[in-house]
Parts: sequence; C-alpha cells; structure tokens
Amino acid sequence: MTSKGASIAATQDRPTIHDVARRANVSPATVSKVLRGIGSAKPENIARIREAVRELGFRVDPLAANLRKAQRAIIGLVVPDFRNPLFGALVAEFEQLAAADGYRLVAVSSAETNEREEAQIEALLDWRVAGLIVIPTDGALTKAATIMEQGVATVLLDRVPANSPFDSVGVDNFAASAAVVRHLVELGHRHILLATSSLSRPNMQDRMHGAMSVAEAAGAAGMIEVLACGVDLPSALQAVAGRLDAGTMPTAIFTLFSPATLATLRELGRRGLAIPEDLSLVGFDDVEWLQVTHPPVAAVIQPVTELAHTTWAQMMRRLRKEAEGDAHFVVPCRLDFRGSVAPPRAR
Amino acid sequence: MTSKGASIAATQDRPTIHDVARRANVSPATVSKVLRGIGSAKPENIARIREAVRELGFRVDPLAANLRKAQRAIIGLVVPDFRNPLFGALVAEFEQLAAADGYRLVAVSSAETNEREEAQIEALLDWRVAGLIVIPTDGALTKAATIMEQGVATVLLDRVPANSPFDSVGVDNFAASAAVVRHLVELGHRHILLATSSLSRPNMQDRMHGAMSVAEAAGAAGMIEVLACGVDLPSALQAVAGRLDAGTMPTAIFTLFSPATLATLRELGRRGLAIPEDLSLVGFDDVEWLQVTHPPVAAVIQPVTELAHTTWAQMMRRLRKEAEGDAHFVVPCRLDFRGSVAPPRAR
DNA sequence: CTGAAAGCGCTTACAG
DNA sequence: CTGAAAGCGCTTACAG
Repeated sequence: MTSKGASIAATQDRPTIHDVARRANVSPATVSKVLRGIGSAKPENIARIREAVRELGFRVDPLAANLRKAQRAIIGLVVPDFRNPLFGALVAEFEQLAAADGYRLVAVSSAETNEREEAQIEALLDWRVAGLIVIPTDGALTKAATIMEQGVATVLLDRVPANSPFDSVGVDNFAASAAVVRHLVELGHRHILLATSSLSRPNMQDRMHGAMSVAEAAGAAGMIEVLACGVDLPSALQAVAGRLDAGTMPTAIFTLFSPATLATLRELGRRGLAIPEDLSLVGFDDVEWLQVTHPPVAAVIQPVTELAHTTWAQMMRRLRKEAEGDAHFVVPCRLDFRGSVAPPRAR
Repeated sequence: MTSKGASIAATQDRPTIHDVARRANVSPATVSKVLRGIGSAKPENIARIREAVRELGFRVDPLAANLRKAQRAIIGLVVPDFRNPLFGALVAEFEQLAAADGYRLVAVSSAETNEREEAQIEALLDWRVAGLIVIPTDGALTKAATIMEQGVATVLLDRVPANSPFDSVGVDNFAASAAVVRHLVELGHRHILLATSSLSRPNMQDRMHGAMSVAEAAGAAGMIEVLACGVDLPSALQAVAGRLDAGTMPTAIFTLFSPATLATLRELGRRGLAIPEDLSLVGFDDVEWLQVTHPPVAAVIQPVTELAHTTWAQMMRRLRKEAEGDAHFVVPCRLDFRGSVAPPRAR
C-alpha cells in the first residue's frame, strides 16, 4: 500500500540551478554569478538565464547557497517569552530589519529558564548563524563561553549584565526610575512602594537602584519600601495582595515590571482604593491596557523601535568587521505621567 | 590593517564529522550511522566514536544533514502579528511541540498583509520546510496554489476559510458567539451592539453569524446592531467613540476581537458608564487585562493549548503520510461570564 | 559490521 | 566572459 510507485505527488521537485543552466545553455557557475550579480556575462546569456529562471520558477535554496560559507545569512534571536508584548514587538522589528539587510531572522524563546536558553543558543550555533541577539533570562548567560569561543557576533539586549564582554543595548533603567521617584517626591510622597521582580535580572537591579538613589540623596532612604513580587502575574498578585492587607499604606506604588502593574491595578480595584486619590501608581513598561483604566496609568515607556534599530546597527557593524572592542548603548526611556499620579492625600 | 594574517579568531572552526571519523579511526559514514543510531556497529567503535565526539565537542550541522533529503526538519509558522499575545502563546506552544518531535520551528509574521504573507510563505518554501502552519491574514491565502503545487504539508489555523483545500484547525466561533448572545437574551437584553473587525476574516464572519442566528431564531433579528471597528486599536477607538456619542444606547456590547474590547472599556470609562449597571460587556478572546477592571470582563476563551496540539498532531500525521483528504477540526471555546454581565437596568 | 563513492544544491577558486 | 572541478558537511545506496 505504502510503496506505490505512482506516489509522485509527495515529492517536491523544485528546479535546481542545473535545470536553469541546461535550459539556458550555460554552466551552473555562470547562472550562479548572474543571479548574484557578480562578475560579468554576455548580455544574451544573461537574458537567456533570466528567461529560464522565470519559465522554471527557479528560486535559490538559501540554505544550500550558504553551505560553503563559514556562516549562514541567519541571525538568531533569543527572547525570554513570546507572550510578552514587549518582546513580541521586538521580534517584529528585527524581522523587518533582517529582511531589509538580506538576513533571515530565526526567533526562539528561552521560557525564562537558563536551561532552555542554553539549549536554544546551542541549537542556533549549530545552525551556524552569522549573529546572535539575546535578551538574557538573567545576568548569568550561561552559554557565554561557548559563544565567545565560536566568535559569533553577539549583541545583548534589554537585560544587560553589568560587565558584559558582549556588545549590549539597553534602556537607562537607573535614570528612568530615578526620574519617576523624583517626580513622586516632588509631589510630596514620602512612602513609596517599589514592586520588583527577580533581582537576578540586571535591569531590575538598575531600576531599584535608580529609585533608591533619589531617596538616599534626599537623606530619606526609608521612604522606599521594596516588595519582591516574583516574576509572573500569579506571584505578583499574591505579593501585592499580601502587602495591601497588612502594614501602613504607601502613598504611591511604582511597579517595576508589567505583571506587577496588572496585579496592583487588580488588587487596588478589589479593595475599592481609588487612583490617584488614595494612591498614586506608576508602571515600568508601557502596555496598551494601561489606558483602559480611568485615569490612565502613568508609565515608563521603553523606546522599542530605537532599541531594535540600535541593536541591529551594531550587529551589522560587527558582521562587517567595523566594530572593535565591545560597545554598550544606553537609550533613554520616555516618561508619561498620566492621571494616575497626584500629590498624596492630606492626612 | 584589515588583512592581518593573524585574524583567526573570527573563523568558526567547528569540528566536522570527518574530524570525528579520523580521531575514532573509522569512516565518516560509520560516524553518521552511529550518531543516528541506525544500523549496527562494533561496540568498541561506537565507544571510540562517542569519545571523539565528546572530546571534540562535535555537534552535527542540522542544515547540512538535511541537504540530501527532499525536505528539512523544519516547520514554518506564519502568524499575522507577533504583538498579539494570542499568537505569541501559539508560537510558544509550537516551539515546544516541534522540539519534542525533533523539528525546528521557524516563526515569521505577515504583518496582517497579503503581500507579506505571500513573501513569507515563499521564503519558507525556499527553505524547503517539511510543513507549514499558517494563521492566514484573511480568507484569501493568496499563496495557496504554490503550496499545493509543492505538496508541502500544510495546516491552516484560527482564521480558517470556508472551503479550504488544506487541513484546518479553528475554534467553533459560531457556537461560542451564539452562546454569548443567547445568555444575554436570557438575561433580558434586547439591544446588543456587536463590535466586529474586518469581515474578510473568516472567523469574524462566523462570530457574527453565530450572534445573528440567535436573534433570528428569536424572531428579533433587529436586536443585533453591528458596528465595524476596523482591525486595530485606533480604528476601534474611533468607531466605538463615534457610536457611543450618537444613537440609542445598547444594553450590552459584545466585542468580537480584543482591540475592540479595549476600546470599549476605555470609552465606557471615559463617559462614566458603569459595567454592568449601565451596560453589559462580553469580549471574544481572553487576555490578562480583562481582569484588571472591576468587575472583571466576561470573555470567550480560546483553548490555545488545545488548538496548538490539535494542529501539531495533524501536521505529524501528514508528515507520516497517515492522513488522507483534508481534515477540519473545530474545537469549542470556553465561556466565562464574569461580573461584567447582568440583566439590563429596568427602564 | 564498514567504507569508498556519489550526491544534496549551491559557490568558489582556477584555468582558459 | 565561461566552465570543469572541487568543496561546504553531511547522508545514502552499494559493495564488500
């Protein structure tokens, strides 16, 4: 049953460069050159080749074409989670940038674990990607040694470890957080709850330190209260709920990652606490639902497009061997103090 | 400057199967067989090969390994937009499923345009993917002929055209919508606003028809008012705002895609309209922010994991040639009538 | 049980 | 301007 000689349908019989060559009466080498616009060829041959290509519907196999080169025209991208819209937006940006430069993007996710991150990076290296863009799960980046060893162009994005030997691009987390807290302090807030995720993430540390620095400069380090909220929505809900049920109320909450913002909105609403009357709220990362509420929630906005462009530009420089040493780019965030921020209620 | 003979660092010199063979004193063919666990080999040779692999840190080049086969162990996935969390979740699911079956997932996006969709599908076919999973931009799927011609295993997902010649997997949009409207009608609603996106999307048609069918069965087709909301948040905001500013108020709104839900929440809030007192609200697609509000917003929940698993299972059947004809899977949605739904206020 | 040879679809020196 | 040959890193018949 299975071995019917007639089952041809399943076979893809795409034309090869040899088919084109035969039809155009030239050698495969010539076809290859003409198709890549390299060297010169007799006009009539060029014409015949183009015609054969059209008639046959020939398209080069990009993977085979890359086989003789040390690297393929592929850039690997590792994101922690496809579900996060910020990363989704970055994937979309890189996809476009890659296409514009003749590269193919292969995006994979680490599921926020070091093990998957390792495995994914290894798999990408197996593919002989020309470059690697990594949003690390945390500062560890356990595959760093392997990457360095193979000399693959690499740019770290967003969660950039302090002393990375790789090129890196991130936002100015410290400055953005500091600016938020400064604004809150100016409005009169003296008890600010900082909702953080895992401090093993370098960006989280910077955000926290930025906030602290302002309090310390004001000689009132105690005005910042830190609440560790885990890394996802369930843990954030639990942490925020627990905190709101006990202890004195802060006058403002600054959530350093978006699940905490979501958790805070939900728990405040559940308790009938009004924003900004009872409490001011600012969230790191702008997401569309921040404006579902009334008033809309103030946010630290990451410049997604700029992050992607900066990263890609550096990647291209690396691939063209124009870059030396490791470069570290820090781009500023934009702050939008929407209606969720106001002076604390007079007590 | 550039052509220093000493610049070896840039060259990746990964060991090849020949290096392993030499070190283990066997032929490359034998290494290949042992590594794939095919055929049999002398135990001592197996041991020496494994040792050489370990010492050299050899890993097969999966692309080169696939070169002699008609197809590569790659599944291409085309999603309309990486920014949509529903699609993000699907990408994540497929990534895992692919890994479990020894395939590699290459996910690309069509940016909701037919042109990009075409180009992406062609590029994927150039890669000689073994299979293609496509969430079409709309019902057109302009590359259908090419795909069929090449005989690549294909499964359409989510936005499934009515008479697709391909395998397909989608939710029961009709039934889910009908159930929502039935529930609203039972509660006493007689004027329901249906916020739709582009009707060129097959799933959107089904959702609308499902809603209509209930009204018609009740002999009151007029109770459904349809509002076209474009395809994204800005257009939805405009459409919803415009509608709320004029005409008699519906007693319930059923938004058929999530940007419309977001837009509705925002515009209702802006006008100080209370949910569910002034208006009931149900949204198609569950997203985490539906529970930021109080009360939380009722939703039609798509079974993401089940969709992915069903799709993948069919894909594997195709690749194993176990499937004949085209199969169409329809999986039910789950409804969660949260606090945003109540009987209409007595007038 | 094993290896030499040919091949996958291209590109790359190298002659001519 | 062009083509024969070798090669990229593997796998696949085919002998032995």
